Amino acid sequence: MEATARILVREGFDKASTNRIAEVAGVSVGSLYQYFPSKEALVVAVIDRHNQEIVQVVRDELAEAMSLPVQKAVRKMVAVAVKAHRVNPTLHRVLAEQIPRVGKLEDVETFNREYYALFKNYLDKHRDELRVDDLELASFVCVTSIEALTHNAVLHHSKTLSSGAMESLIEAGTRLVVGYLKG
Amino acid sequence: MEATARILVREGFDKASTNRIAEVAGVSVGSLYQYFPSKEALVVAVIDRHNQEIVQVVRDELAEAMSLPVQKAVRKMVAVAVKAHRVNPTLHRVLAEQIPRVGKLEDVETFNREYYALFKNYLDKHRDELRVDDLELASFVCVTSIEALTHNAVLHHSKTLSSGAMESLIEAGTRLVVGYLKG
Amino acid sequence: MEATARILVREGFDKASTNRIAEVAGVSVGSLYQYFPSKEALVVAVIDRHNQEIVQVVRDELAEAMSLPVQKAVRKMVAVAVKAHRVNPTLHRVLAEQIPRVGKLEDVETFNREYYALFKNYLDKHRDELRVDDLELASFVCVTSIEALTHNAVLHHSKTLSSGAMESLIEAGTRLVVGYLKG
Amino acid sequence: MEATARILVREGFDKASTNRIAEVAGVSVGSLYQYFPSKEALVVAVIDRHNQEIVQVVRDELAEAMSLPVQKAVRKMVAVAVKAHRVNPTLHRVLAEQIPRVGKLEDVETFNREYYALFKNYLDKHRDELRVDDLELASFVCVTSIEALTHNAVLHHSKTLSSGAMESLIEAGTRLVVGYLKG
DNA sequence: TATGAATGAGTATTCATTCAT
DNA sequence: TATGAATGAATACTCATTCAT
Repeated sequence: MEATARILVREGFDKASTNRIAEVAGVSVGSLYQYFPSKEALVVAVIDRHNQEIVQVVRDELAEAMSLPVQKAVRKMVAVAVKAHRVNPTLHRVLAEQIPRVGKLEDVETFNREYYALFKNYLDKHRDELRVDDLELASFVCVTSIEALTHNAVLHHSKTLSSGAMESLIEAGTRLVVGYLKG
Repeated sequence: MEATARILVREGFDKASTNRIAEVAGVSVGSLYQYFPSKEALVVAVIDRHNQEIVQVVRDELAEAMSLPVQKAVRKMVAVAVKAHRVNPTLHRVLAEQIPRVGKLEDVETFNREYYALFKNYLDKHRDELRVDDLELASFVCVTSIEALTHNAVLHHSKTLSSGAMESLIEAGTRLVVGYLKG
Repeated sequence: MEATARILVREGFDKASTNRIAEVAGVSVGSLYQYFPSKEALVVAVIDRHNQEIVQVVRDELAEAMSLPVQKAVRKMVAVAVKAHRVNPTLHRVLAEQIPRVGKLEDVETFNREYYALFKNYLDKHRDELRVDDLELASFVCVTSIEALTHNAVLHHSKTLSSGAMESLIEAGTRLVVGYLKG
Repeated sequence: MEATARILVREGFDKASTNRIAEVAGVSVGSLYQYFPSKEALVVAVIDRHNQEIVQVVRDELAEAMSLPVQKAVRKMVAVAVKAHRVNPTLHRVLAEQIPRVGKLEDVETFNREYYALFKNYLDKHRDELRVDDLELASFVCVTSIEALTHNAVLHHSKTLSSGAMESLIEAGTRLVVGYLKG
């Protein structure tokens, strides 16, 4: 998995043949197939692991956010999303752009699912302070926006993004979401 | 191009070999290569055509939006984005998810670019009515959000989405963006 | 044929596809096939024409040589061979090295045949002055040597070959052959 | 390599596709590419092997010739050249005539190079007995002649060539070269 | 007579997967 | 359990040739 991730990052999906992966991993192709039934499974594992890494990194902060007032909570959640995308941006990008979502890859679990559940949970708890009634819809709107904002910012505009600009982005994202939630 | 699009939609990218495309198109592979220098070029053409179709469909409405007051303009823009994603949702999805962004496909022009320019232009014209100063950032935030919202809604939740739900989505998207811009 | 020769010289046999030839010739592939039944026939025609050009250039001089005494005759014949290889050395080289001798190309008539006949004829006429009895063999030995010498010199050592060096080569070739013939 | 050589000899270069080679070799195409990076490399290997075989066969005799007096040395060298061309005449011919000298094949090492070096070395050692001063030129003249003579004789006139005729050829070649060197 | 779009068999090469050792 | 040579279906692409216009 380590080798696969490294190749994906450094050489791209094209170069990630099973033989190359085995070579970089320092094992034989045969061994690869002893632990992963197919290349697809291996890629899925890499994706899962990447998602796990992200979750590991942000879980505590996200939990922390649950008890904060809306403004602060949202800001934290946006900040956490940025942090998540910064765990391994290049891998994240390759995973998102170069790997054809075909077969089992089609429905690969993403970080978003957990993020979404937590967010909805938060809205539920703070229902009184908010001006939204369809929590499902509201979660979808907020999580989708935050994810898209941070994804695009980190993966496609990283050159343009000083830490100051990143601060502005977090600010803007927070305003976007809070404005929506509190009306 | 028609055959390619059809295969992409019905069988997915990995079935779209040049021989299969030719077969479905009812021509020989040779003929394919008389009109497209490579498979990549063919795919690019399909993407471009899809984008053209979208632009065709929404251009007038988008132009119309330019002269509307903020609330109405944003609503129209969100509605237009939904419409755009409904032109050929399955193809749109395959294009977005299954085609590896490698080589010339990496920078394939998307509908978003034009959309973004128009949006920024609108913000510039209505600067007085808005509470944003960094138009670049504001455009990024709004366009990214609208695009993500409609993309996910149409392409991943289409089953859940009655026309009523779609109306709610437009409403929500509008509130999100207007709140941000005027909030 | 002109176009074919030009492509062979400038771009090599690899690039000499019938379409490219037609394009350079300013006609359609269809027309090509109105005058030549196959690509092979076209190449044969080019080879034949090249041989004709060579013969044209050297025929008179060769005829002239027939009446000269051995030493002078041989020198002339060597000189003529050099001249022959200089008619269009690059084409000559491509013809010799890049075109696979397959099919009808296998037995393509070369300049050598006529050269050989003339040489043998000369030997026959000057039989008395010579110390060879098998004229067939003698012709073979002389013509083969002269041809190989000039071919290699002109086509592979042309950089090393000043006109002075070429003079030396002619001198050497002459000495080689005369020595053999007169013992 | 064995399969490639066999196909070249029996069916010619244009039948020597990688798939056919693999088939004849009794392995899969994939295996072919485990040992040779490209078809070109495979052909180069076949050529090299053929050259090695030739060298193997004649090296000792050539070494032996070095210490012989001119007349005997030259005769041995001519005889050796004939022997060399008889190692695998058909393959030799296909290699020489059917394989387009393009790419890495352009400069494929031939037996001639070593032969040339040895010959020049001999001339240098026996300089006193000879009437040539430019050893470079003399070597070129002699080696080229011997090579051409034997090549043409063995590869194009093999039907005409009884062993008696071959003896005559060696005799003639020897006389040609010795006459030139001692002339 | 000229055209050139259409053809499709054929090419070299790749790579996920297997299995005897 | 690990190996890596062997596999062969599949791929993108070419090009001599044809034939309806």
